[in-house]
Amino acid sequence: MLIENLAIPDGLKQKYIQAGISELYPPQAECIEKGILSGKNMLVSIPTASGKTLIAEMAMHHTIANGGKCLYIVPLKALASEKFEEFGNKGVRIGIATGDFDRRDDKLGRNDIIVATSEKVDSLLRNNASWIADITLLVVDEVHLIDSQDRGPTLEMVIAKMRFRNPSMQVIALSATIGNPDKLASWLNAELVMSEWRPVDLRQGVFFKNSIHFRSGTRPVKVVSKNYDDLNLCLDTLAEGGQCLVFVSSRRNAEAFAKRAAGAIKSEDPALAAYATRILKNSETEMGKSLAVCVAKGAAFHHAGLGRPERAVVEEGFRKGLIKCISSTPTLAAGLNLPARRVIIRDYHRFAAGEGMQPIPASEYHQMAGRAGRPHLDPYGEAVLIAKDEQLVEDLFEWYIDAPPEEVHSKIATPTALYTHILSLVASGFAQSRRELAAFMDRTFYIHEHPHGRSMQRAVDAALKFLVSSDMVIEIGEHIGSTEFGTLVSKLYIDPRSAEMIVSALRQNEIYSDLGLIQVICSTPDMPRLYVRNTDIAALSRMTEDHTENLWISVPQDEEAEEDYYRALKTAMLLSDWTDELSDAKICERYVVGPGDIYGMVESVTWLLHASTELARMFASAFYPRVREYEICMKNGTRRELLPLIKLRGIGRVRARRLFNNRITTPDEILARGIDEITTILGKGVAEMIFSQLQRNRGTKPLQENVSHSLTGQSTLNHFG
DNA sequence: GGCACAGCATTTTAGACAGCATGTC
DNA sequence: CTAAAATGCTGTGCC
Repeated sequence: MLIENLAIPDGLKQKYIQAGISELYPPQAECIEKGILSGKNMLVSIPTASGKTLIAEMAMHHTIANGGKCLYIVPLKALASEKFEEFGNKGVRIGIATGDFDRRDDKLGRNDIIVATSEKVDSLLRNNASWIADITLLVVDEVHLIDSQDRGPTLEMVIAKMRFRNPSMQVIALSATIGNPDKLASWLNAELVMSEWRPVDLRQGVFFKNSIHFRSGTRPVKVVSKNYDDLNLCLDTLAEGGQCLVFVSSRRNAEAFAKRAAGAIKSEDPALAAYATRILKNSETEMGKSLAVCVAKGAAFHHAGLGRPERAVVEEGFRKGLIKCISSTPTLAAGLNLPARRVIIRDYHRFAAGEGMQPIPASEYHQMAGRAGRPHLDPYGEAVLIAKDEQLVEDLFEWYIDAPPEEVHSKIATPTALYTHILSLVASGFAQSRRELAAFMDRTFYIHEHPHGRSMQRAVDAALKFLVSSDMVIEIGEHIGSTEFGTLVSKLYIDPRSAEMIVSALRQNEIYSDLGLIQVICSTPDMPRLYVRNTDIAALSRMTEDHTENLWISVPQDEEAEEDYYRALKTAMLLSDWTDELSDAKICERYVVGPGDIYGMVESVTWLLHASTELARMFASAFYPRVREYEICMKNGTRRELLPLIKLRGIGRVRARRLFNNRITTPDEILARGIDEITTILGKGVAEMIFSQLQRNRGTKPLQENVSHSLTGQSTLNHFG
């Protein structure tokens, strides 16, 4: 089927033809035949990189040409940016909505396509974004993630909510190949398009005794290193002019492999040296140093410990072909699209808490294997597993390469998943009674899968019970409504259990303590926690003894709860070091983490501190100013004494500290010292910017924060009737 | 005394969404 | 209370 003959806007056609796309891939053609351009709902279940995005894009442009508006849901922020770029420059207006980027509501609504993460869409629904009602086409990328334990329920609820709000809206769901696509399709009332077709041939094999065994034959691999099969496999592709992606089970493994590969590759491109300096300039951590050494020689590792700048360098270097090989934890499997000719799935075991090393599911193998082969650039893609003995060769074929695709099942019917979603349904007006709640849940994939099951009802009841007992939901006769507390929790987008923990801590403690507050926040289900090592225990228990005054939670009697306690405490200590202005490098060293981990922790805790500020406003107004201050300190990584300076634009933790060390503690004192002295401290450009800012603001008195004293815990009915 | 290394014991172990209001070094 | 693999530790053998 030719692009030329399609019922899509001419502008888009031209763009495609300019880009060298003149004919549709077979699965894409099937979508057209089955009516994707005439408003039919559709589930497209095809392999990675076989043209899903293009299908969605055509449908979106078709919709826009007819006066419609599209919402494109993705699972990751990085993917949102990627799609935002991809959809841009084609004559329609694109908006992006994630926790990082967020143009104001009304502005966002002016776009033709809005790309957003599922959680962001849920949040927008909770905050009643007006433009949601205008959406006529919903695209859900990676729908199979409905099966995911932690984030699947949100995706499922968002789809159900969107369809409830906009009943005539078209839904296009894009999925990897799955075992039960018909079930998912019938839930979505959608036509099903499924195919195994790929634009680049994918050869999948198992390495054993110096050769790769494919179903169709064997390919020998030159032995360069005596001890390392993985390295030989990698160098084999490089010798052919390809690039290589190696998936391993831990960060340490990723770093170790990159070092080995770097030693063997030894590229000497000046551009690589420039990348290395870029990394070093950005982080003085051990991790940064070893990454720089690897990158300089043409290899790199990739995991969540890397900060944004490091990631950007690695991704750019690989895309440009300068970095020949990346060893990675699953970060690269699910995230960015960084294809390589050969993908080595070196470790198919991964640690799972409480279960030991577990083989990864076949779906994950396929996701990694799908990264093999760059369309138009590689003649083929290769995905290679490594077997340790002869028997495993056949086993690995059976477990992974020939494994049937896994089925997708709803994970929604557990009370813990439902607390937040039931609250949101009540708080944003989807249901005002138990009957309406049940009627809404009937629209979920779970009920579609289990029409006569009872566990949904039980889970809903359990969730309601919790919400009522914690004063977030009120039941009067037939009616169910959210309290002011409940409405706030729903809009803040935190887990009701977290809200409950924070509120009771704020009310129980007479004396405010930063450390106590973050300790509670770090114990919350919304907060990621550090692992506790054996050697940490001593320092942690000393911490507990030294700070009994300031801590808000004491060591649990229950031995099983002890590990969780220490994990939360260790995380709180890291964050406390952060607000104590310890350098990144010091923190990374002390807690054995990477810069990316610090940013992740800070990001999460800042979000929860913001929620705590709002909760303090409602329930513990005496603490409100302190919590608010601490929120700002956390965001900037500074002590309280720098607060007056940090308010200025262009002043962060480093510059503020520099001023403070020169005995300048407020904006007024900056003015008093005069521009020349500030120039000697911060440099000319910065000093000028600060002074023009201060002169602008002169006369306008800083606004007094408005603290409501009226509410001290009594929950009042808000949404009712 | 000091080093190399085998063999056994101990330790560690992936990722990433959300609020709000605009700019870090 | 799971288990692979890296790391740490001890003891032996050898110069």
